[in-house]
Amino acid sequence: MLPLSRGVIIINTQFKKGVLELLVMLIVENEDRYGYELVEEVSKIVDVNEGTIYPILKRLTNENYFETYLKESTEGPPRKYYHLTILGKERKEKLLNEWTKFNQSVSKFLKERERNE
Amino acid sequence: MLPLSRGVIIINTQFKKGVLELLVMLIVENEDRYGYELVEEVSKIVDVNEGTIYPILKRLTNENYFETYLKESTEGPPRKYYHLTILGKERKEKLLNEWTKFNQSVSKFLKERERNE
DNA sequence: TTTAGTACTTGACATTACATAGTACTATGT
DNA sequence: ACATAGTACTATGTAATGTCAAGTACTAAA
Repeated sequence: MLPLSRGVIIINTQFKKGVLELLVMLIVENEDRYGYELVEEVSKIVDVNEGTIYPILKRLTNENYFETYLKESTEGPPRKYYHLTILGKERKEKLLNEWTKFNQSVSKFLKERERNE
Repeated sequence: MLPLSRGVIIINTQFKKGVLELLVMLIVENEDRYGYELVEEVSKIVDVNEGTIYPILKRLTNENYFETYLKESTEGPPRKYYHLTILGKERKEKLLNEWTKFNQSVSKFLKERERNE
């Protein structure tokens, strides 16, 4: 079990839905990553469980957004690396756009509401 | 069925999880509202379904975050108005804080990522 | 009288995060 | 040699919540 990163927020599970998938793809986009590493990276942003990230990786691989390959490690069992496919990049782009729009829309409402207080 | 508001974004269902509940409570906070009205109001912010809002209202009422009363209408069947309780206000405050933190955390990551492109 | 708009309800379904447990390998300290 | 901690992946059952679809029912206008 990974220890909880300090300063990381524990929030409503529901808020994470869909966003974790996007975060994982954005992290893998820059360079290939293995699962355990991804759990650590995402944990720096949002409090998250191992048992949450691995299923996401499996799902995105099944849907051909990721390709995988194994590499031996000196620090434990072999690591499964994830690589973002062309299809994955499209998916990432789409999700990022949708998240941005959604977020802007909600933020705009929150700001207008603040003004009326 | 309500027609879709113009300019409203259709996004990943998952992004909405939890946020709709917060939006509903924020709208009701200012003044009591009835269900159909809430569907219209939330629809201005995010594309949403009647069958999504009504169950939220029912759930929040069961959990004592809302109190309800009926009022006749000249434009159709009686309207069920929702009023935010003290408990509801606490819940709202908590959710708003969590959403804000979560959002800041994700936004920060997105901005840092942008800088490294 | 038919249609559109208003207003609420409900049940089956899909998606996704979490908890928990299990497998298995390496490195370190005793 | 053995226990322990850290690394790394897999599988399974559960909970929460949004969507779809269908249904009920009232009012007003064509």
